[in-house]
Amino acid sequence: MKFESNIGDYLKENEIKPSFQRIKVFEYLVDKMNHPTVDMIYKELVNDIPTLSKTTIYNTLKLFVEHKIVSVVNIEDNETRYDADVSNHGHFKCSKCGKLYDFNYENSNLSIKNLQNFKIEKTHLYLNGICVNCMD
Amino acid sequence: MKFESNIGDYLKENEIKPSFQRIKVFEYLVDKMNHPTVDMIYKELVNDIPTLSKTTIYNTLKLFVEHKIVSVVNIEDNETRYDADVSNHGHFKCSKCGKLYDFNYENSNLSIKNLQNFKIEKTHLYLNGICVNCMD
DNA sequence: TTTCATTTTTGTAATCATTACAAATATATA
DNA sequence: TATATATTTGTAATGATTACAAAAATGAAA
Repeated sequence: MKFESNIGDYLKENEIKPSFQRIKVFEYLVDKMNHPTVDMIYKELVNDIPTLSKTTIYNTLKLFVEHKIVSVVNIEDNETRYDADVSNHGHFKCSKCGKLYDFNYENSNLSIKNLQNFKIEKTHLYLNGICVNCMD
Repeated sequence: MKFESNIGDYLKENEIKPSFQRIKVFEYLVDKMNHPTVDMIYKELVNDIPTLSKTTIYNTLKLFVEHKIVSVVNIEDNETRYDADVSNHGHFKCSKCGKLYDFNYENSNLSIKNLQNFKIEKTHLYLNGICVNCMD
């Protein structure tokens, strides 16, 4: 956990003023590593910050995404999830237990056929199936 | 367009009773090839079928997806899109013109590192960027 | 064809995630 | 301290989707 000691500084480096709420939200993402929904973050943090508003979570995550220190995970239709790991990696969702797994893959091996001269800025690779723990 | 002449038969082959509405929805998907939203389909078809309900579009698409003759495209957070092409292919969305492009890629050489013994059932590859027509 | 059961469609209301917006609070600066 | 700016909060609005029950269509049996 490279951020653990100084999330405030990390936010500053990325031109985000480190308010108490912002630090808490980022801390949650880094500590849990669970690709949470807005609701999961809110339910947890409202224990620490009784006046917390869900709008703040939305605002904060929007800001983090704009500053590219958080990425959006849209593996399911209905729920947007968030990830403090912005390096190139994919997501696997187990249809039995519902758990989300990270995995690494080589972008260069995708060998995309028919997008000559397109400028690719973002890549999202989502897999669904059965995870090793749910296999009988 | 391999379905053009007999969408009814194609639905039957896939154990779906070919009602008028179902045929029209599938016809739309095949003819347009535009990865439409529910709203796009509804707005077009309500011209032919004045009594059409948006719930019918939702029901019909859900049925098509369950019977695997239509796939879901979730490249944008807010809008679910649908595709009558269920073969393995990816989707590119241009952030300038908003157009969706299909592309082919090789699933086999993804060389995924850390999902040993996972059963992969679905793959979604989404790219964002600038399409060739929007490049200056 | 008529009757009855089943399937499909329709319309309305409910749900749920997200956004808009303005007031309240906190922070930074002069 | 006074003032401007940024952030947070709470409520209301939006918009996609789902739930649900009534209406309509379809199919089978008599």
